[in-house]
Amino acid sequence: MRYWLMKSEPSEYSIDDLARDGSVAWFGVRNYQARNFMRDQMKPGDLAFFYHSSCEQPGIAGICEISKAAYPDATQFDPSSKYYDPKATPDNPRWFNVEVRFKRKTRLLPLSELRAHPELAQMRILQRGNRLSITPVDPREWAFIERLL
DNA sequence: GCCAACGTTGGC
DNA sequence: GCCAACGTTGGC
Repeated sequence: MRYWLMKSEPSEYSIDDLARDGSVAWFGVRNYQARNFMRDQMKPGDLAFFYHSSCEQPGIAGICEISKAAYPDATQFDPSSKYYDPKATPDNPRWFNVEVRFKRKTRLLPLSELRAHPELAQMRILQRGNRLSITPVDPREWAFIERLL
């Protein structure tokens, strides 16, 4: 079992939206590294921090669980979607998504607080220029962060 | 809104 | 296969 951190802009989809919906398809990822994590490594039962990005207070807002393994992202085939990819076909899909299920909302643990802990200095999300929307979290980092929540 | 950092594209 | 140009991300 693995641990992850998944970013979402709360103006697009927030932890409250997930709490309301129960579970959701994590569609719209258009980065190969992030796709590969979903397609090749994420398994049902894995846990993820739900991270709010590009907002007033970026940080960890909750915890969710991978509830369904990756399958082709339907939006890549939909010309009316902003995630449409003309090079993708149902026979040869390019993008995949998992589904995640709400576990719990946490206090908002701000990015600045994550940065303040030397124990977390190696986290991908804290590295300079980091832009990946899905990153693995080390089990020790996970346990450390859970105690802060 | 700014801008540094990064990924992707496409001409050669 | 190189690399400049471009678009996007995301904290501030």
